[in-house]
Amino acid sequence: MEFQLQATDTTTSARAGLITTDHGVIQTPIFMPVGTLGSVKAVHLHELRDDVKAQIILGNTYHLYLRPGLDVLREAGGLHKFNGWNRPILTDSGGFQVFSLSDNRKLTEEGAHFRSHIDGSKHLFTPENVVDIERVIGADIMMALDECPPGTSEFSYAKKSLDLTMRWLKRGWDRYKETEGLYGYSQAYFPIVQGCTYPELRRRAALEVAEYGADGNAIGGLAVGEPAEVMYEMISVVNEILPADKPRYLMGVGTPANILEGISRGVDMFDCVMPTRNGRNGMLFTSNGIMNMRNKKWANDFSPIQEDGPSYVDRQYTKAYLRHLFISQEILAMQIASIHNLSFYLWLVGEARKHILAGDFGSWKTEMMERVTRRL
RNA sequence: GCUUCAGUAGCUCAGUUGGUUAGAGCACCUGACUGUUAAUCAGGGGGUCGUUGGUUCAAGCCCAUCCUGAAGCG
Repeated sequence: MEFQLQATDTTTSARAGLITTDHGVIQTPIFMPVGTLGSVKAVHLHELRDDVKAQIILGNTYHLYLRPGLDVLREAGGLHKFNGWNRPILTDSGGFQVFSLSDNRKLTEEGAHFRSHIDGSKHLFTPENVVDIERVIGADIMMALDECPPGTSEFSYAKKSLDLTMRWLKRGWDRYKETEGLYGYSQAYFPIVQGCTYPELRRRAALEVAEYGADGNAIGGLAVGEPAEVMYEMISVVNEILPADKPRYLMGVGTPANILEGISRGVDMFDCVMPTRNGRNGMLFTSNGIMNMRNKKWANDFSPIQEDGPSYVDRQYTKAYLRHLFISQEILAMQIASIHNLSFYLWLVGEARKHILAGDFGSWKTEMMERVTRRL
């Protein structure tokens, strides 16, 4: 994997670049749709490719390991072959699931002991076997196993947690270096900066992470309960240290406004369930603001979802019709909303990229921030 | 005409030996959702308990009356 930095904005820290993988080139800044179980919920491959214009999608180690399991994935020839997506894939390590499924987990030096949410069976994720699993899945970008502590964690716990994540990183990195991909293409391995909301921990983590010289670096443990301003500060602190010639990935973020703020602070990659999950629940993000499509005010609004929107669904379907589909619990409602939201997210980062390259990102971002945070 | 049964939220229905401010599901309205256990979750509005009268400290519940509907018998 290679990263080419093409431009840095003059008034902000925003960057434009190209990530080259064996499954194709990714233009940054980029948003990556989440496909936990190997599918972006409610969106067909051709829609993802031709309408949403996704360049890379996510899969999740935890979920894919439990279902369909490694035997099936190995026999399929990896996730690309299994689900038919022949562009880049990134796999999250399961670190976030260890956090979010906290009822059934136990962390030790060795790794994360947990019970399957499907059948209650016992499992152990170690930094090493997660690399092995991600090799079987065949992601172009593999994430290190980390601990993602709550945003409200005390300093003492945050430090202890970070120390563990850093020791796990060393072990995961060593396994990564002594193994290679199963399917003939290369796989990158991204370390993750933790440290909760404590600048000194974040700085230390960023310095340690930078030492590895990985193909890219991630910022985790944000947007987990802390105020947005605190998240932005942490991003700034970390990005001052992470190498400029490698892509930076802000994990799990976020709203359109979060993404614009992240880009302006030097983040290159984002992922979030919000456009798909909130879309399935009736929320639409547009360049004119946020709409709850179940609201009565759309019942007689026969204007297009978004007249100047980037996707054909924006012009093809009216607000009144989409509301009707949601109220009637028609599957099509979730499909339309998911395609729209993902198209908008990809449009947003694409526009950001254009304006970074054109040199007027700062003023464009100020205007967009006002627009995307409106409630319609 | 007679007998029996039924009538409680927009709909379908709970409602104890009579005892606080009559509930549920669905529907309706609104909100939440950030490396997906989520087509999920939470909140809100909405009632002359068919009518009128009676018994009682107290009636959705007991008694009478009328209205409406269903079934059965003539």
